[in-house]
Amino acid sequence: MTTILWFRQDLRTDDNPALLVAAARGPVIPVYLWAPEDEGEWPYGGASRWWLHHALAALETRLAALGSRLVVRTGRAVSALPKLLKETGATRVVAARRYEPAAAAVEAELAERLGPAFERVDSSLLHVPESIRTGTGLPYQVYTPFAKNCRMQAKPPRPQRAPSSLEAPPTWPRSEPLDALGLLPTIDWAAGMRAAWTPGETGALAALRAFVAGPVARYALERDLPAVVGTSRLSPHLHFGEISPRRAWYAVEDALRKADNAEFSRNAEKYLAELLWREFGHHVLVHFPHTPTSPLRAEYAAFPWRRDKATLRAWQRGVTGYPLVDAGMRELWATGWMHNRVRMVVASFLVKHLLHSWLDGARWFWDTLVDADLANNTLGWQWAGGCGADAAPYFRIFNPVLQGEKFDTDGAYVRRWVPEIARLPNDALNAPWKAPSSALARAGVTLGVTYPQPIVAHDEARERALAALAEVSLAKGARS
DNA sequence: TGAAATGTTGGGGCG
DNA sequence: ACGCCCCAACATTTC
Repeated sequence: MTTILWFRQDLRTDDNPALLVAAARGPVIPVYLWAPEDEGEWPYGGASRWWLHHALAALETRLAALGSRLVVRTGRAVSALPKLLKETGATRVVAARRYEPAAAAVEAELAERLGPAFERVDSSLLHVPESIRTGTGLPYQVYTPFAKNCRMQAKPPRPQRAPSSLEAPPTWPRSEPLDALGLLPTIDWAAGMRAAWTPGETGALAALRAFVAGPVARYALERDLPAVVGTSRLSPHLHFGEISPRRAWYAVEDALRKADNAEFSRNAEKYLAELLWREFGHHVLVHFPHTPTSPLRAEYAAFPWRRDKATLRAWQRGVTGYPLVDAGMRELWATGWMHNRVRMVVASFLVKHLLHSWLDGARWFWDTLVDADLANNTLGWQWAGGCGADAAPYFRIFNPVLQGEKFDTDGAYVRRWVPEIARLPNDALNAPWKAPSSALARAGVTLGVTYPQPIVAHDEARERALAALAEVSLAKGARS
């Protein structure tokens, strides 16, 4: 009995339950459908498309090693999959479930159309989002009790290895060449991404091994240092399902057990908690599917965010005059990724210093991040905007100068991404406008010429944000 | 997974 | 020796 294995955001052979289900039944036809129309308001951005191209190429290679292929088609799932079933005589479609509203709607339509011939498995999260509930049966809106609940659940199943081979169908359906999808940029801006990343499950497993062998032992401290490779850097791999969260979870938990050391445990637990933030993001998205475009806290819906193009563009291009902010935005532009500590700083800056909507930030990240993920991106931006689940309170305003001094003490991160001020001494690096003119001259910096003056003064911007955002809380208080 | 303002404490300089 | 002041260091409160 031939089965169509519909790859979605599970572009791997390792620990892939949908693949195992399909393989257990007989011949398997692995399929990827390129259908931007199926993504609703959030079709893949440029950086994601670049990654996807290479992820699919890597998947083709992996499947070839199993004696199989990847059939690539363009077209919406509701028409393409029934057509493929007819064409191949396959009797079933198996797929790993996705949790974005548009993707879930597509699956619901398919379930109606194909009935029991369409089978979904949950394999991209540690826990099924619907299975985590508060005592009163409601979804969580705060991380800590959510994470506690997750830890009390039965442990997720251990990861399963890929089969050594897949049975091929009697005849292969037509496949489009990967290049025909047009995922790669027409002008090559991806050099920085190629240098920074190895898309595909081999690259994902290598990244996990490297993380568990080194940085995880110092994670609590070093995950906050943007100049240090102190994080797992698994986010794009997890987003595209090149590695399963269970593989990552158990690699770290097993290392923790084996080390049998309180200090190692403390660090490793911090990482497990981060994996649960990913779970939390998906939980919130499933239960509050309007949040990608609307604030979870409704009192923020009417906030008069600023709309001027100039300051938004300065933020996007990394020319705000605040070195840590500019470094982050340029790292994002060059590599498709930004260190998480710096994501918080640039997000706070956009929303609070510049008073631009968190949604403007979310859209920019969507287009530029290789790990753009609707659940995580929405949670992160609503956190920064103060309008989401377990969000930062309105008065929490990051000072980009202090954040730089605290987390990039030796200036290595800022110097790497903002080379025009690299020769400034450490004590001037995060606030060039305060440096004596002699120091600026020695470093070859002319403010307003070689590096911008700050586009807003921190103190004034802070007061402005506090005054404006305090009204939101007042409005809420008055209503309740 | 803040920062700034305000309050408290205690050591040391000094008359 | 003592009281007074200054201020750094730390704690608490406020935004």
